[in-house]
Amino acid sequence: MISPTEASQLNQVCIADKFRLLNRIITKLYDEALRTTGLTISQMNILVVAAKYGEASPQQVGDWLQLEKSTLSRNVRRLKQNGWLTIQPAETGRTHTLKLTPKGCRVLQKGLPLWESAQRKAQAILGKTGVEEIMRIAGTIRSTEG
Amino acid sequence: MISPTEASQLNQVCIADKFRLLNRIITKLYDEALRTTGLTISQMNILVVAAKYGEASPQQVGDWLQLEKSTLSRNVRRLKQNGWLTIQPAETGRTHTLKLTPKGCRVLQKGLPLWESAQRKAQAILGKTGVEEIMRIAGTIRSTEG
DNA sequence: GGTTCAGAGTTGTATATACAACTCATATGG
DNA sequence: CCATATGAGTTGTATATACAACTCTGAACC
Repeated sequence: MISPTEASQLNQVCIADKFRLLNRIITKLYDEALRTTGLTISQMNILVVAAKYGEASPQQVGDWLQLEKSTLSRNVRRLKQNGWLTIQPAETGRTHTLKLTPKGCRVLQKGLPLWESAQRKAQAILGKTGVEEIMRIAGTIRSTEG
Repeated sequence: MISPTEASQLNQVCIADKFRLLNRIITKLYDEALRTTGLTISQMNILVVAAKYGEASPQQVGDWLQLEKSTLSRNVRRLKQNGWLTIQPAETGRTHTLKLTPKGCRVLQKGLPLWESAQRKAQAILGKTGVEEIMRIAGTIRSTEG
């Protein structure tokens, strides 16, 4: 049997529980800030990665974000429907090419100050050491592959 | 215009991007470990919170997990469909009562060692300081309300 | 050069999540 | 007591996510 006490202890130490809690809170922070643009933070991140690469394949973006290819496929579809990026079969090979449109660039610019305000709030929640740890841990993930 | 360099810098410092990346990785870790039980880590956390309270209202559970009430409503529906908990109108008031079933208790017990193995892997990814920071930050969230 | 194989992307299906609108029982106020 | 207002939970709709199965094109091999 699992007693209330045991359950409480389990709940106290579960890393996934804490991470998912904070993820909900932080995601909502950014999504609320961006609402007037029609962007979500998930979509903004994809657009920013696309802008970073200039011309990116879905695979490159998916590798960087560690997003399952089917997830990315549908996220890209929505971005395309909004006219924020284009997807074309690449000149060569089996891959495709994502490119930010001017409209996508404009929505990113509109989102920037709103992102900044959410980022400040997130920093306030996590604290200096919290932000440092998150950056450090994410760095270990992204340096061991991409 | 947003240049590739600017986009890269934005991507480097975005807290939501890092948090969501790590959330995907950690959630997958636990979900994979639990797969043979039919539980997800999200579902396990709800069952554990229900077990902690003994008899909980959806509102209590939602407050603790900071889950939107409609989200919790549907998660509870799935848990109920699996026979892991019951939901009944409370004796008094407008609220309802969630209660773990024996079957729910058994699935939790089956999940425990699998959870432990995922928890160890998560600790390895986050490191000692990472785990401490996540626990500290989550503590500030949950102490300022519930 | 034709056959086979691999792999990039899509589609089917399911869970997790949130916002908005709704229901309807119960508090509350007169 | 009745009318009204509140609020707990549900339903409608949309995005985000993943796994499995599929497609179909280009690469690899003989």
